[in-house]
Amino acid sequence: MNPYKDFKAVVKAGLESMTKAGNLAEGLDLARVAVEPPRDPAHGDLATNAALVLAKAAGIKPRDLGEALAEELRGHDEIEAAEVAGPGFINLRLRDSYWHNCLGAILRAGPAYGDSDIGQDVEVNVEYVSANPTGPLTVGHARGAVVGDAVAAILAKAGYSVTREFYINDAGSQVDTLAGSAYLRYREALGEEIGEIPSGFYPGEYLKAVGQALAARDGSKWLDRAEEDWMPEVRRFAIDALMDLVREDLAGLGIVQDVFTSERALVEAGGVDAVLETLVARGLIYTGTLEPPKGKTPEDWEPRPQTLFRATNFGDDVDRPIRKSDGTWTYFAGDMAYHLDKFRRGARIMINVWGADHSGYVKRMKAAVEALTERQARLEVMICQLVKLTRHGEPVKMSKRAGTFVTLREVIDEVGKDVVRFIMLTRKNDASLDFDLTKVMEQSRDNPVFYVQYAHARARSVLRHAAEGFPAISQAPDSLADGPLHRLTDSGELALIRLLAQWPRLVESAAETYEPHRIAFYLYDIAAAFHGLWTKGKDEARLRFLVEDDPELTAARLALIQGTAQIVASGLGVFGVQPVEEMR
RNA sequence: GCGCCCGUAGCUCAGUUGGAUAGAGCACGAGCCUUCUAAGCUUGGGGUCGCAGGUUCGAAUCCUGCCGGGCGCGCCA
Repeated sequence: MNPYKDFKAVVKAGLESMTKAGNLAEGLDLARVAVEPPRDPAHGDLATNAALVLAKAAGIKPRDLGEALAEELRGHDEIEAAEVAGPGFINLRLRDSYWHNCLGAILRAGPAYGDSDIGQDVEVNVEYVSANPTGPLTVGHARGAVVGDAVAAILAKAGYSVTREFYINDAGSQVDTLAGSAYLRYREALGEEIGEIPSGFYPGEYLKAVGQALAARDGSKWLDRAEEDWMPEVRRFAIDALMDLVREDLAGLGIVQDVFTSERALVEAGGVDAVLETLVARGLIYTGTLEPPKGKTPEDWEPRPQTLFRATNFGDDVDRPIRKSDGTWTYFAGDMAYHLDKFRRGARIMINVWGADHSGYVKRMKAAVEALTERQARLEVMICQLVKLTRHGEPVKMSKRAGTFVTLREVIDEVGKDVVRFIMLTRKNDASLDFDLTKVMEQSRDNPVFYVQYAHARARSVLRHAAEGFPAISQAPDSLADGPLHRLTDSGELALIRLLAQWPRLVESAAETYEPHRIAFYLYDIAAAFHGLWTKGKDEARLRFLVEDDPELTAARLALIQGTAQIVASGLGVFGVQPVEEMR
């Protein structure tokens, strides 16, 4: 039951009947007609812009058209009042019984409430994290991880067919550096004194275990060999070990992806050659020389002919090189092969979650997807801005060089995965995010994690008390839904139901815009409304949820509380956050 | 120099895809609150939505140009 959708249909039906009666031109475009919650609740329950949007085409003044439509709508059973306001909005007030039915429907639908079919099973591939497997994940990685995971969950709830994917960047020079660093630790594990880790190698302690594991498995067999001999095997070993580490870190966040694609495997299987063939056949590859970037010519710039992809045909600023001078593929070439691979596996919408340092890469990748899929698939890139980690408002130093960078693991150990996940979703992905380790543990209204969780815990607590004090009232959602919901008459109670009924709308809008943060704000609003009701009960005993001498009223209120807990749990669910039963 | 992103109350941010008088929390002022789980509630002040044009019934939202900040800019990934 989705009031906005239901009444959009009602409004359209009203318009049609006006047309039939000859009071409205035929063939009007209703696409822009919207039914929304009004900005100011005093205006009513729902508002439609129909008269404003159609006035011009219909050749009727907005307010006149509005009045006519309002009159039409007044005939509807569930509509208590329909009034024209402002420039031509129609404000609708629905009968309380409609909202009572809504609450019943919410309870009967249970966790499925809010599910949508706007996705129409379109296959979406959400690629996130995709870090170089060269070290443990950091807080920065975590943001992309959580954002990607939440968007995937929202899209799934909105009816898309979702694949969660990780692209392993295991083909470049960075994994060679990793192998070299692991080799040093391997020699160390076999008793060699290696001293300071030379610059150009990864100094992290976490590689000691990798060196030891390799020594334990292979003994001294690689010790006196040339680099070209040990490199492939040590590299493979190190990448596997580091990917295990990365997967562990992700599991710590509650993230398990469906597909892991190896760049190296893709290249070795000839994926890039296939792409090149396709593109050559379409005349999109040529050899040319690029101009240096204006205003900032690199020191060592020298013009040289390169193999280029005609990205400018698809909206990019310059054509992009796909081959390095040593003959190997650029990262971009591999990425093209990878995206073609995703397309061949069925993806029609690809969503890539990237860090801000990759923003310069967006246009060429979109161009590539357009070219490779002949516009049958679309790429969306979500850029995640920086996470500013602080403690008591003071920046936490994160310098890789000084070895003081904070790993995701440490932060999870300190505040818990649910706090990390929720906080990462409280901002638009393209805005930077403040993460204060002390603030997020505060129990106050300006800590949204606490405030939302507390609403759920408080609701569960009341239900537990009710189970003791009112054992006759069944708390099964269906029983509560069948209860005397007409007893819910307080304005705060009805306002809360209206808010709960917005959940399907929130899911759809978050899915369409790829904006999980909307759900965080929505949950905060629910929490505020619910805490508000609870507090009212402190002042007026009559408004307390549990009313000893009125089990009927109590049953109705338990339905509302159950519904609230259910929607909060649903919202936290798509965030991958476990709702808590009690605060301790 | 070019491209992308951002600019809303003292601070941190929302703003329902172009709607009505631009909202919330914190902070500040005033007054309440001792419990179904306490970590709060009510209320007041506070705005040139970076600036200037444009589009239209209507702009924080769309377009153009400036100003300020972040990121990126041929064989790094």
